[in-house]
Amino acid sequence: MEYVGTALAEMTMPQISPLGGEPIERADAERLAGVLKALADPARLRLLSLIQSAPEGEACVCDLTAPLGLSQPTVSHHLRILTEAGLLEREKRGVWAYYRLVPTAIATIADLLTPPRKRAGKKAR
Amino acid sequence: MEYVGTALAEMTMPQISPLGGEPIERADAERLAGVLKALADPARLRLLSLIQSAPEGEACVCDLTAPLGLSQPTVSHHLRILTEAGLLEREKRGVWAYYRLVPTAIATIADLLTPPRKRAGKKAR
DNA sequence: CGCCGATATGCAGGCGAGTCAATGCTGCTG
DNA sequence: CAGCAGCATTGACTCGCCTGCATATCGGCG
Repeated sequence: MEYVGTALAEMTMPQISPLGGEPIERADAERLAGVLKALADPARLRLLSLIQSAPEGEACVCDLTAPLGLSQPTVSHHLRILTEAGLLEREKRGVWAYYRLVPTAIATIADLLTPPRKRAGKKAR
Repeated sequence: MEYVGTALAEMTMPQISPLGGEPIERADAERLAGVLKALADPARLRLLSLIQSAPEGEACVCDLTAPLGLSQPTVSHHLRILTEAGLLEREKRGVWAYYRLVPTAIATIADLLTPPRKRAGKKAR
């Protein structure tokens, strides 16, 4: 697998079935797994955490390599994966590339995992 | 790999810092990544979904191989990973092994991903 | 008691993922 | 304009993971 692309966007739009209702389709499972795979890495989790807790909610690569203890190319690589998964957005200002969290991206994933307890009326099993 | 063990249990108890607060530690990131890694697989997501939507909320291996289109050893392997991650529990009745979801396991993960319960105020911006 | 069915485990092959060094690219800056 | 700093990309290496085949284990049945 490679092109996670805007996986989250494609996932959020067509109302991918969450883990709570009927058995999910193979395609939905693969999409959800793709986004989760982007999350399921210690370095990337720390990146998200670092960026989220940064002064303006944003950070550039040069601020992230040191706390992670990883090389700059590796950090760029992880940021790319997170961005393609729809979890981060990139803004280039001058020489620096600032990354920030996509507002509700992670919350969306959390909702997909949580059984439909408050979303009544949709699919009463 | 480095067996996740009862990762979720160890994670739930010591109140692992979720993705919303301060930068998370390396150890926390690895534990959370471990559980997410167990989730980040299409076959395992479908397994969870199938078991959850089964008649009694439980299913044995023989019921799961067909819908997944995977061999029995492979399904057993995935079930093992999910169980060791703390997402499934196994009960052997006679010749069959019945698997069911650990009640609040997935919800716990969702909570760890969602910003701290202090969603009322602002978000340090 | 021996056979059969349901699972679990060992082993191996193939592929994808994480990491770094080297390199290319772009926009400041002197 | 030349040089440099910040990032992205490429290539290569290693390692972990998914999968299936073969086999071991365990419980029930005839």
